Amino acid sequence: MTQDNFTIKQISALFDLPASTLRYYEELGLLEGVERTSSNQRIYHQNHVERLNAIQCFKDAGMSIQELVRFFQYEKDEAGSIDDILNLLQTRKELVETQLSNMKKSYKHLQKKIKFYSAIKEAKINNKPIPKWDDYK
Amino acid sequence: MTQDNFTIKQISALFDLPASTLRYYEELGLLEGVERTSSNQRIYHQNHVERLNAIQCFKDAGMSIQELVRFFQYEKDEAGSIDDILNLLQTRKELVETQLSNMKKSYKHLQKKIKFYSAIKEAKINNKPIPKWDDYK
DNA sequence: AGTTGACTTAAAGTTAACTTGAAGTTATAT
DNA sequence: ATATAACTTCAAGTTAACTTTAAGTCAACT
Repeated sequence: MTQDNFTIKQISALFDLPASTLRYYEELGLLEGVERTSSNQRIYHQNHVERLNAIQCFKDAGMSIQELVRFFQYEKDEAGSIDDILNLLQTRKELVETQLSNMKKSYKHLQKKIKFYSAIKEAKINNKPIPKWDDYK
Repeated sequence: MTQDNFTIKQISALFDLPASTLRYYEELGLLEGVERTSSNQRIYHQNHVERLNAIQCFKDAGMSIQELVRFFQYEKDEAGSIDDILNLLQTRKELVETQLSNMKKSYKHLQKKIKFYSAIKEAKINNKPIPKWDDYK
């Protein structure tokens, strides 16, 4: 029997999110069916952990909170909206593809800049001629 | 002789940024030495184009405007701050590495979700049993 | 029994990154 | 010459995503 109820503090630690954010997500409808103890404190379950993992993932993919709300609503209306879901996912997938390629480009840019400034540093130390950025582009 | 002066409109089109954003960047110090025509309109040069390319790149790498301002200031103070620059770049490089790996993870998540919902769609059309998400995780 | 600390709500506040508006000047088209 | 379009400044407004505050309840320790 794996543990299946968590306090807000545990969830907060687990996802490195302030408790206020968890309440905020709940208020927006991203976390549903959060139960309470007899003294009104929140109890989270495994399904919330999974939901939060999904949220992290989608956020990393650049989804806005609005979009997330929409997505989980679609998922609940198991009914018709599969095309809506697929549409949203497909669009997001394409966005992530461009983001990935942009980010790889900037990663290379960073690497070049680092090499360039390391070379400058070297040159200064050894009193050698200062390199030119144009040679690193 | 390659063209080397651009109106705000041209730059705006080139980078798909509203003119207001270009003025804003200038106000923040991201774009320096923007000259004016006799009638006070901005003239941009090749160096601004390059700067904006760098800005795009760094922004894709997740740098905030504040950080960009700081970076370009360091770059100007050719003097001592090479360690500061390298530090900033190195930190950013590491951040980009985790972002990249997170984003790749979410990309896979998206792909799985798409497969899953495509399968549901298929199943509905052909009146077959509805697949379970657990089989796709 | 009293204090400390973790929780609760609801509302107001914050921050980043723009964006818009108002009011004025200059440039272009008819 | 006159309308309209493109620029200018400066200040105020917007949006997303939280975050903080105030005021209260409840549980746990000493």
